[in-house]
Amino acid sequence: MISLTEENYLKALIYLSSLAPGIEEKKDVGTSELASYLKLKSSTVNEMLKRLKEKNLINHEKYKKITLTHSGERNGLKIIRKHRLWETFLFTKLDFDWIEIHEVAEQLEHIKSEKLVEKIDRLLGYPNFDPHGDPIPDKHGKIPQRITKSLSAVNKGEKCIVLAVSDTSKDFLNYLEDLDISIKTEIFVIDKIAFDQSIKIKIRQEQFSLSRKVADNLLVGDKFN
Amino acid sequence: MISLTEENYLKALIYLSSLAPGIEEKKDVGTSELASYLKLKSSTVNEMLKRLKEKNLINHEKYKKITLTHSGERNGLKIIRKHRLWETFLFTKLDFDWIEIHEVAEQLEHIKSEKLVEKIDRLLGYPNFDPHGDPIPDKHGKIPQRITKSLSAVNKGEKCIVLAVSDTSKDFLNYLEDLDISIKTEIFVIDKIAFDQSIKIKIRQEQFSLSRKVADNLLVGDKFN
DNA sequence: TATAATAGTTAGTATTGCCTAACAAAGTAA
DNA sequence: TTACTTTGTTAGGCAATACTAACTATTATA
Ligand SMILES: [Mn+2]
Ligand SMILES: [Mn+2]
Ligand SMILES: [Mn+2]
Ligand SMILES: [Mn+2]
Repeated sequence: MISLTEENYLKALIYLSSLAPGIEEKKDVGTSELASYLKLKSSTVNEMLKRLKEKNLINHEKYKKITLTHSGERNGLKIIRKHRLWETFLFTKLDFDWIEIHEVAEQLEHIKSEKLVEKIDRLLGYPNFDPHGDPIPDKHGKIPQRITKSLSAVNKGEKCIVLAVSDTSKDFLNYLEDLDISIKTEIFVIDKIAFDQSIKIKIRQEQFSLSRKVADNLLVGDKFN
Repeated sequence: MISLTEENYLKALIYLSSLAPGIEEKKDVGTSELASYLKLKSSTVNEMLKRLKEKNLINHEKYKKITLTHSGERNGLKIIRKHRLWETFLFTKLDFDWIEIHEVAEQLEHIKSEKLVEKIDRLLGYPNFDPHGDPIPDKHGKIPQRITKSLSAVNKGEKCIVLAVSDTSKDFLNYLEDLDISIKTEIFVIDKIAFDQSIKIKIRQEQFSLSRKVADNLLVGDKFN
């Protein structure tokens, strides 16, 4: 049995080694890095590493980097799958805000019931991405291809649909909420300003302009699926 | 903050003091009684009682009985409300079996989010009873009147609808599953046998007979609401 | 390469929640 | 009322998870 705390360590290890923004290929993780991400002291993490190794969830030699074993990876992906399915459920079935879902999913991801996960998955129509556009691993741990095209890459005169965000900070999500931009929002690119790389767009007949930073963090595609 | 464990103690105290079968008016609870219900040692319970008292959730004097404070009762009822709402959700929205829902709800009842509870409540149409027929406390802690009429009290020639069960043991629920009897099942009483107090019934054109014990544990009404 | 900075480990402590063993109080019955 | 039984409490321990302080290994830098 993997405890709630252990599950969070596994999830963090997957995040830091392969999911965190800017990571191309798998990267090994250190004790302090993990500690700082989990907002714990490295001594605490060090102790947990021993337990996780004992349980065959990680590989770790004294003073060396941490890697997940197959079992650790599988189990971690299960939690990520649950987290993202619950976020999707909260967003699409219960009308939670984009901003609120993460915190509740952080709790729901630890509910132990294979059947529940599968039923929620089915209820949602086996979605590939969560409301932030993050890919939902399937029950075998396979992860759909992440969306990589940002709004900055869309040409003048073209339209696209918001599929994901690459920044999920409250600040950013709140700003998007203000702009009334969400998943599935259709954006038409009116103009691209060379001077400051901002872009002029139209959403639902309304025109306004977005900074380069915002455009970079909006991931888009041709259609929603 | 009330821990998961503390929440389970509060729920158990409410159950033993007022909800357990056969309890007419509120009854005080003892340490060993609570321990045996929770399958813990009384020394363990004794320690927790100190913590609960410290947190103003129970009243307890050395060697005396335990009673819940107002706060303890309110918090306990909140957990019971969540438990029963989740059971209803699992049963009606996800097609879980009557038998499976309790175990999963035992986990879900501890999810901390007022908003989630209210959204689930709304999604379900503010139900008054869970799938076992147990009353769901409203958000203020008010408990709907429990159903008390059993199938044994239905007269020959009358029909009724199953609203609840007074025994929620796996044995009983499994047996009902076999008989294809569930919440909302319509039962017509063909005859009542004086000899062994069994009753002859008709369900969906099929006739069979039920023992007095089964009939006693099926709670019925005229209509579902 | 020597030294300073960073990263990782160990030792010792706390809290929660659980246990066993020993004991004390309360309740029951001879 | 005394003795037995049941109930409740204390003391002492243990595992999981976290902390601080002190120490060691590795890495970076002068
Ligand atoms: Mn999230
Ligand atoms: Mn979590
Ligand atoms: Mn239940
Ligand atoms: Mn519970």
